[in-house]
Amino acid sequence: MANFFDRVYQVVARIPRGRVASYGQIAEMLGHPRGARTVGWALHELPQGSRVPWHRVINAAGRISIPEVEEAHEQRIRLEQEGVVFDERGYIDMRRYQWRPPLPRPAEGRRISTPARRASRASR
DNA sequence: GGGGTGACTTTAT
DNA sequence: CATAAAGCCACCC
Repeated sequence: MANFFDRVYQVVARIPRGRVASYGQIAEMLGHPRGARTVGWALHELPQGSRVPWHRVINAAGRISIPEVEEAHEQRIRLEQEGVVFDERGYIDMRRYQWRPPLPRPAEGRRISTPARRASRASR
């Protein structure tokens, strides 16, 4: 079975251009709600030139969380190239850019009943 | 297998 | 908002 680091890379690889996720969010998706620091460590360990979009992961406050100045700058540049806007204090608007992965398809046979669906059925 | 190590998060001030 | 402190946890000797 893939170790935690590899699973982190798999999830991060799914973040689309122009969206971001927090370390805690990634950890939560992997079933480790308190494993945020480990996610950060996993990304820290990525080899240079990796295809994993590590720059799309930031902290829960909406800021870049890399201590090394040069790498942090590269992360900001990459995000800005994807259209992500930083405010004057270096914050990203998470409500606007946070990645919300599609929910897994409901099990076969189960149908979700919504008001719109009911209305559509009634008018037919 | 115990302990050190963080690209974190939450809470309190 | 900006710290600070405490809790956290997979990995690597």
